Amino acid sequence: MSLRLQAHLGTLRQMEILLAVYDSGSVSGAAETLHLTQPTISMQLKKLADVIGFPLYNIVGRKVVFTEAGLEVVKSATEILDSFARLEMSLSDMGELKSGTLRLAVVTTSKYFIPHLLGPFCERYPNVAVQLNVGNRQQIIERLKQGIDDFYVFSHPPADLNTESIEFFNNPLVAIAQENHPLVSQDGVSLAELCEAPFLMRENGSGTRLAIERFMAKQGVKLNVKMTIESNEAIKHSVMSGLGVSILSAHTLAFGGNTGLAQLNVKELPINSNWYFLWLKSKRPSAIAQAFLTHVESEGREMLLTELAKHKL
Amino acid sequence: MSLRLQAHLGTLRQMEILLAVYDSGSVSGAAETLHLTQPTISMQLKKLADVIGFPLYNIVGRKVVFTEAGLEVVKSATEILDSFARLEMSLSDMGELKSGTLRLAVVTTSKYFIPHLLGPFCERYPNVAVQLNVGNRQQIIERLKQGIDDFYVFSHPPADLNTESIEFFNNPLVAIAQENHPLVSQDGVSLAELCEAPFLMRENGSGTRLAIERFMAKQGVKLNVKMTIESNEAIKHSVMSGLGVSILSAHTLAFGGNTGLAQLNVKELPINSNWYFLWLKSKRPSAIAQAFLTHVESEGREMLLTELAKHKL
DNA sequence: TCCATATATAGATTTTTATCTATATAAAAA
DNA sequence: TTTTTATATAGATAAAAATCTATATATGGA
Repeated sequence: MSLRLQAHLGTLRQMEILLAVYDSGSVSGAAETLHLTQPTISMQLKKLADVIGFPLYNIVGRKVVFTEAGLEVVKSATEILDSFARLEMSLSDMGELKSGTLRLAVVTTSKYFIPHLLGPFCERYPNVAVQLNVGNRQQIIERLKQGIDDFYVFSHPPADLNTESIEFFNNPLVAIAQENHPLVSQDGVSLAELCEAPFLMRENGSGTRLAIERFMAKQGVKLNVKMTIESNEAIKHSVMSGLGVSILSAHTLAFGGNTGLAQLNVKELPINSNWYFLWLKSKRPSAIAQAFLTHVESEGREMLLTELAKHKL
Repeated sequence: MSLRLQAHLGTLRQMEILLAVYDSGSVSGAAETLHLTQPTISMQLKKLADVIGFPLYNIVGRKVVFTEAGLEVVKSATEILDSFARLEMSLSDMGELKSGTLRLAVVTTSKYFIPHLLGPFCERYPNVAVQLNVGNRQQIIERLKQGIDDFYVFSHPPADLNTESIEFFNNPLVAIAQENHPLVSQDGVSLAELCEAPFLMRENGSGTRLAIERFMAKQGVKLNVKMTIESNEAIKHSVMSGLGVSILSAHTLAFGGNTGLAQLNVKELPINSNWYFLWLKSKRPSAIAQAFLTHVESEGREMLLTELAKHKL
């Protein structure tokens, strides 16, 4: 590490000049290609030779003959300027969205619709890689705090962080039961009836649970929680097998399959919540992130709603 | 090529600073390791970001989170500073003669003794490579003009070039004949007798021929040149087989074998000439070249004379 | 030998770089 | 909320880099 304190010999300009002399085979030739005067070249290379500690070349007759040390420096200079050239290319590709990565972190429930949003985006920007991270609300908040990703998708964004967000679209939470459950055939189900049935709840930290708890508290009722289950899929299968009823995002059913399940016609439901796209105020969005946000707000939202209509319960 | 006109983004110092931030994970941490103030770091990286065209990092909470562009620059900066580190090592090795090449160009005749000089040198500097070029006088002069090698060995250096030289040691030219040639048994051979015998001469441009011709012109006699032969070895074998007599460097016999040959006892001979080590005044000697010259002038000459005594005809 | 060509040196000047101090701002921790 | 910690910004300055013009020097060729 300490080597890096003064880890260079000469300046980049001197490297450029050296290569020009090497390429043209003469000092004045280099001066011409670089649009400089001849003494400038001589002077700069003399300075370079000083810090290198060896002469870089000799003038023999009228030709420039490089010393062994000079050739070593030429080799390094080539490597170095090549490295810059590569960097310039990578950066230019990034600017034109010809390369780069979009990083998303989404809560579990949203994994049902996010892929439908990403599909068209990837088609439009074929050279952009997408890294999708799925976790529960708590895990995604952790990533958000650490500023790892470009965007975060929540239904219930944390309030205490310095973020910006857009409301993406409605995330109705509906009550479900096994398709031949007695409540299903009922014309209208009251909240009280729902509360009597054994209820399958998401784990602590889940956004869905948060929404359900707030809603029930507001309504002044209490659910009969029988089990806590960490996944929407597992809840769906448990409901199918008659273990109990539950409340889930309608999208879980629309995009994730719903055979053997039926929605309950509860007057107070669905619970209205929303999907949000969130990002840190302090993190300036990359070009790719901006492109994605634009995509989401224009085509993305529309396409998804169309898609959703097809899968309507 | 034209890319090289302005082929760099940022300065080397900025690269160093960027890596310090990357390594320490914070701006002020980098300031500490580099013994700078914190604003210096912020400012330099801001400038770097300006020429790069993208932000290099975001501050999230208290941590520095690099952007994709920032990571690209870190990658290049690492490559570049590594390249400098390698260069520094190569140069340091050269300075300590731990690496490098000694380039010699010698005329054909000297190839008999030069290896005996190089042997001990290579032993002493085991990491120095030696490149030995053997050619006739004209070819070696050509290389000298082009400044290709560190040293040149001649018996008859060209006078018109701007060179420096040291007289290395005596190069006596002696007359030889087949061992049962009538002149061999003779007590003393006159120049006239030598001139009558069929003479095998080196080709035009040979230093040996030059010396012989000058000598004979000075003595006012003319040789009976029967054949021109381009190699000392071929002349020796021709003399052995009785084709004629010749005049050769005694070293050709001492180091190159002399079975079947005998030296003629000519009063006016040997022709006295010398071996010279030559180099271009305009070409500053490399560290290796200096070491070689020192070696030659001290041990080298002595060792060779000792060696020569062992092989005495 | 003289001329043309190529390079080096000297001295001056303009930019750019590198760095500082003082201060503002933002976020985490107490 | 206040304090502490970390970073950014502004303005100033010293050092160095980059470049020029004018001139000296060395070499090859006419």
